[in-house]
Amino acid sequence: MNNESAKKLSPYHHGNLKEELLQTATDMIDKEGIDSITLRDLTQRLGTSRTAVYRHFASKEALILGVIERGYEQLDLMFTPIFQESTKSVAQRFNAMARAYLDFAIEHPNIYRLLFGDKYHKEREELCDYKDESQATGLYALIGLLVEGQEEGSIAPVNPMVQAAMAWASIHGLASLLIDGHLMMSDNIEAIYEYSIDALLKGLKG
Amino acid sequence: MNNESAKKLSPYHHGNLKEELLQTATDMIDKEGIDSITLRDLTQRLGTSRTAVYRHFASKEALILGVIERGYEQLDLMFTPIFQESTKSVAQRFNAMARAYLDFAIEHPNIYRLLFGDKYHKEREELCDYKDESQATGLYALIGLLVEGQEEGSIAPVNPMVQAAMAWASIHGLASLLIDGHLMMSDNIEAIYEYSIDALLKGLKG
DNA sequence: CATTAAATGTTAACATTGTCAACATAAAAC
DNA sequence: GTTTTATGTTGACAATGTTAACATTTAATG
Repeated sequence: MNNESAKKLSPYHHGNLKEELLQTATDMIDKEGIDSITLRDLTQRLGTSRTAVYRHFASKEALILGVIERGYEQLDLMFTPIFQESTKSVAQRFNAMARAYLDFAIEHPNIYRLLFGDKYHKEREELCDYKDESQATGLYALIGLLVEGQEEGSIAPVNPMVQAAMAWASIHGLASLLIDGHLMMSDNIEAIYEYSIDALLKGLKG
Repeated sequence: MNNESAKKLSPYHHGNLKEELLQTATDMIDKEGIDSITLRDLTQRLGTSRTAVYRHFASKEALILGVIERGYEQLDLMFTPIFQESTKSVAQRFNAMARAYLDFAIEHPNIYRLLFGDKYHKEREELCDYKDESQATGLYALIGLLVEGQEEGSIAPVNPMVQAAMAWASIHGLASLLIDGHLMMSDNIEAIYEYSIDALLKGLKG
């Protein structure tokens, strides 16, 4: 049952090192932050030598880019079902998406900063690259949601990429200020959030 | 005329080291980013030994906190006159403030990240600490502007701190996504900005 | 099966960097 | 003029990412 106990007594070959490097690195970054992780610490926890990393990743940066990729996947996995709940209104789904996004940032600030900060950049499609919004995943599905809103008249007929960028920026700004400690009004976070969503929807409505 | 030429041929005492450390560090961070600056590089440019820093700052972090303090002052200096232009409408001043804020972020992305990122924290008053909004400076003056708007009826009568937080987050999010390379739609930046301001003002109006 | 090649892991060593301790020199105080 | 304080220097150290050279296990090949 337990992966740990199944491990042999440190055989020469680890067996699953790449996967465990990614997993443990993710955990460490999540808990301690991107600047605290060291390859020596990481490999020590996995019982390998410090340079074993280099058999699976070209550099520390490459490993971290792998962690980022995982992070995006996790985020996308969280978003996609929300957008597909077509029984709910556009506004409700928009709200649910924003909430989930903010919750992720608050629960995993270090991962969030890694994904949306400037230090490491994992190339991925940009908002403007979208083509078929019906099958878009993650953040790109936001565009599809806005298009749907435009069709039913609850969202103003404006370039949906511009709208998506604005909405994303708005929630991203809130998330960033919060997790980076620039908004201290702990008691008012909920009020700020609700006011933001409200203002956003008003603004998007036109 | 030229400070550089006025310097003696490396006398034992530098004369103005603390000031020049702050200035040069600011320049270096502005150009190369916070992670590129090293004390050795910094001191070498000033012609002193690597450890001279420690006669003026307790640590590298302390020096950087000094740079941050300068940054805030620079930003405040930029904002205060905008808010005091009482001939212009609240909306116009709000717009001017947002534009100046964004321009600063775009022109000095590395400084901006230093001020509003998570890595270093210079304690300063929070939005919620404001008391007399009429004499607030910098970002805090935003609250005063919103109060003024509420009094004349152009801004909805809602807790102005909540409104300020939302507005700040909105523009901060846009600035962050832009300078961190997560919004690539270079041609649409202006459109996104104008749409954001528009939606923000609509949202604030109520 | 035997041999070779590829994959994976280890140890030793290096350059970079922030920092401290000990010492040197200039300026200020008395 | 002597002492104290402020300021600057050199040498050393620990932490860290990385490379080179070597070891071992697994896979491929005949």
